[in-house]
Amino acid sequence: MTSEQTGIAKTRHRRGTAVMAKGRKRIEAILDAATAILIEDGYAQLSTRKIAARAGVRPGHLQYYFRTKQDVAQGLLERYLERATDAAAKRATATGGSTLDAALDGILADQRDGEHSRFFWELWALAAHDPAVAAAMQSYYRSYWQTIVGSLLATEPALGRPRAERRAALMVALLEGLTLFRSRNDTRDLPLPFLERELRNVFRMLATDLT
Amino acid sequence: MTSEQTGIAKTRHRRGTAVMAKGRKRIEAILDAATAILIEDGYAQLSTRKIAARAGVRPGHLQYYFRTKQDVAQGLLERYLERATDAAAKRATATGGSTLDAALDGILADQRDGEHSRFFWELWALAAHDPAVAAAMQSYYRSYWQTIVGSLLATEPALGRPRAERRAALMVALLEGLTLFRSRNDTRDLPLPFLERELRNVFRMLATDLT
DNA sequence: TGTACATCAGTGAACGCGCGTTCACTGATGTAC
DNA sequence: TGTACATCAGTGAACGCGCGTTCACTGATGTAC
Repeated sequence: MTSEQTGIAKTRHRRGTAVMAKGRKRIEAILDAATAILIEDGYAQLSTRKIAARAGVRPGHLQYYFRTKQDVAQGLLERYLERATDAAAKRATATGGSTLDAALDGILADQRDGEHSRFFWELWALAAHDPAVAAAMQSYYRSYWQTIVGSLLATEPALGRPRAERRAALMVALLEGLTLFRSRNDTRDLPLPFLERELRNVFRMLATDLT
Repeated sequence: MTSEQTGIAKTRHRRGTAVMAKGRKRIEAILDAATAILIEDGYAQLSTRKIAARAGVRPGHLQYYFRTKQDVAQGLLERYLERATDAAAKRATATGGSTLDAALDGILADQRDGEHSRFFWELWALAAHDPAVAAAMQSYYRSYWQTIVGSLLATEPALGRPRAERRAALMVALLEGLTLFRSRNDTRDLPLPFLERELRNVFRMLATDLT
């Protein structure tokens, strides 16, 4: 959420940190609640009243922190994507081996938890109808994609940037597409043995010149 | 839709074809309207009253054909997936060259139109929260996937079924993931030149033994 | 330390609205004889 | 062909509900002097 959209933000500079602590906690609690409902029940079930109840706040009080439902949605979207980007960046740097392998490990772990996938499925659907969500998603994927382009060029400069960009796009598509067949906690689709190994083979090929 | 769910169905056997024609047209019109709203505005905006208005029917009359909103949703889902499966089967058989190449052509054409992708993005999100949708999707993708497994084994028997199944799964994932970066009619993500050629290269590799 | 005041945090009732669905009803069409 | 009846198709009003948001208000906390 951009701070300008909360009632709290307009007076932020006048307040000491002690005062702000409570408000910040409330904001986090509200975004936590909204995120949980979005993941568990989907966007169609997301209502300000449910968010308020789950966050331990009265309906009327929600408007004190977020003027409209859309502000809450934007807030949770920005917070989530920001955290996801940060986590990815941390994974990419804090590793000893190949950055691409390390990134892949992290991404596959994310996919396994399920919540992450559910969140993104909601976003894909929302982005089709809401330009603001579409813009946020586009910038998220652009950064995701460019990170992979960087890794590819670092390990195999012979690829050249145009080809590395295409290969990276296919990698992102492959990973996102795979979420559809993983991590359903009820009926696991495609529990194919060695699928992950096959995926790593494909990635190795995509990271190689081959000419 | 399974016919048992419409008011019309209970008496179907008593009616001649002339009588049924009107009812069937209404049902099609209702499903058309609901599908269009789902694609244009998303599931959260889908309401019985909007469906009725778009189909040229009074709100109360909708219940004559579909008892509940859920019946409409199930009806349009089954109709859409059935048509998609039929179209894919037609493509797979009515071709001269490689079945895999022909299927790929058709799939990429579908992705370009946009509506198809939007519909599926909605379904991915819905399937996460609705077991009935999840089941329909699972059977759809299973058939999609098995068709590709068949093509792979036909052109390269050396792969063996387990490996062909893994390769086919990666192909489906890659294709579905690619929809995320194509066919947004406003801001085209990733308009990479030659991306489609690169994709075909990857498919060729995935269809080869390589050992 | 005490008082006056401003701002922050939170409450509870109320609003108008679109929703999904029901229901009693009317008109149109087909069927039996 | 005409009449009686059954079923199909369609209407319009009404219901109770959850929704997003507003508003006047109260209590809590911080700040200035």
